[in-house]
Amino acid sequence: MRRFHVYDSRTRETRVFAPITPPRVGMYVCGMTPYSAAHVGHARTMVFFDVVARALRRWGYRPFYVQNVTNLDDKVIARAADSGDDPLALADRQFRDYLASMERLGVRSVNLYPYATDYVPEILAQVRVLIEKGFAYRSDDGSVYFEVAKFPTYGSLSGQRREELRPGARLELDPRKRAPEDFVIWKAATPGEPSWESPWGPGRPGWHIEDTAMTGRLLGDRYDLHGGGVDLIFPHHEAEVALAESATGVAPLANYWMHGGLLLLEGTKMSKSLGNVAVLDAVLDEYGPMPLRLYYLNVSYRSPLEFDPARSLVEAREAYDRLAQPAQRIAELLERGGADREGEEISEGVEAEADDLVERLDTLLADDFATREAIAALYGWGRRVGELGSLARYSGASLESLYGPYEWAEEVLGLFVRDASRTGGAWSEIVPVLLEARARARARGDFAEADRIRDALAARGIRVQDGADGTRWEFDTSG
RNA sequence: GCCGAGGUGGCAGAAUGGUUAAUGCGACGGACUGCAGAUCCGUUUCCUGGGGGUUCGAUUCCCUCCCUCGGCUCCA
Repeated sequence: MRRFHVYDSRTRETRVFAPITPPRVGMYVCGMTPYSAAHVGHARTMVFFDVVARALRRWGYRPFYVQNVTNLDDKVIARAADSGDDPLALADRQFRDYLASMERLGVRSVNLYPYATDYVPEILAQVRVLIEKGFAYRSDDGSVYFEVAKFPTYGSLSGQRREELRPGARLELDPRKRAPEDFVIWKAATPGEPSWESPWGPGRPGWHIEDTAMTGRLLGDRYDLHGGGVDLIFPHHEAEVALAESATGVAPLANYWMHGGLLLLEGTKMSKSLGNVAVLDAVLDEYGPMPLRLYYLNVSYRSPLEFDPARSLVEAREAYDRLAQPAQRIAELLERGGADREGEEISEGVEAEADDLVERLDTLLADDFATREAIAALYGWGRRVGELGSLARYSGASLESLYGPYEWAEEVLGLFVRDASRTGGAWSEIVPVLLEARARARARGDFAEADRIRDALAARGIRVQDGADGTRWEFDTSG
């Protein structure tokens, strides 16, 4: 297991990562509430934690990555009421769309996506314990609240002091609470809305307790890593700490807390409630997944990132093409000739450089997931490969060495995952035949014929490019 | 008001108590090409919010001020 460091937002310092029971790593990230389409802000967080899980696996850990699905809350209910839908069916549908988007993005590292409503027994059990221990109280209408004053270390995660909070800064005060900072853990049922029976009357779970009930069941009283966007630190994560630690008596709930910076649009947080949203699927349709991943990972994960719909991904696409170019050239040669292809060997010096670079990439990432630096190093490798000139003369073994750093990028960053749709399908049989005919035409100087073939392919969305290593083709995805 | 994260070139954004402050985008020049495109190579010496302090040396460490964003019980 490789040693690495993470910035822990609870202690506000960079710490060596030590799992409770290595090599297992219990990892929990707050997912989105599926009441409408995911936006590129959500995706930033998900791509980042995807890289964390990928890196852990590469480094010999065995992460168990849980991402919760808050499939029932006020917003889901409100949205369902608008469309005359069943709330749980709506959430289920939205969640499936979200999963499909994650699949497109290459986010496949999550082991389990539990639905909150599948954990109602655990939630009820936790509510009961909290009441028994005197941390929670029932109001007259049948709701149950957590009494923050009973938990002395409340605020330790976010650095907030109870007396400095500004109650009602954004939301209406709730008269059923003993104190404004108390929060609901069981909501009394509203007629017509989904509800469950409980000792305190029919109702449904409050938001914060869903997570602690799920993590208690799935990851234990104490686990390794909790992640999410910085906007969740307070109150949500603070509430999780209060609930879990007072219910179990075990602290800390999570040994490391990682919070990703937000994506900003026109200087403010991208959020569905504000309506300033770039929908993930639309962006994926226009630019494809790789430029988006590169765009996210090109920044330190904790910094705010400004999203400019007109520019950010246009730039990222250029940058991605430049990064991927050497990798594509090598991969295509290997595909054609296989690993056994004959040819010149690269010098031992270059081979050693490739190996050293892979080691360095791991080292860079082990410093609080410095993806930006790793990417900068990959650009450097692209220049190195470029200096070698035409790659067609090298052996399969040499090409595989040159590909090493890119293989790392595929595995850990999820970049350059070769996309069969770019050169696949029935066209992969036909195009090479046509290009061979075109090559013959060019060789005999019949450029009119050569251009006719190229134009005909272009008319079908296939871009043909002549280069030092021969002629390449791919579907034109530039829109 | 309180808590937290940020402020670096034309733009996006790294890093370090010390020679030319990474990388990318853009721009400019060149190579390659039948042409086109893509790619590659080179150049882009004038960039670290303001003010103090520590130091031989500060973008980095300390103090202070200013600005931006997030949170203060809906939020990735």
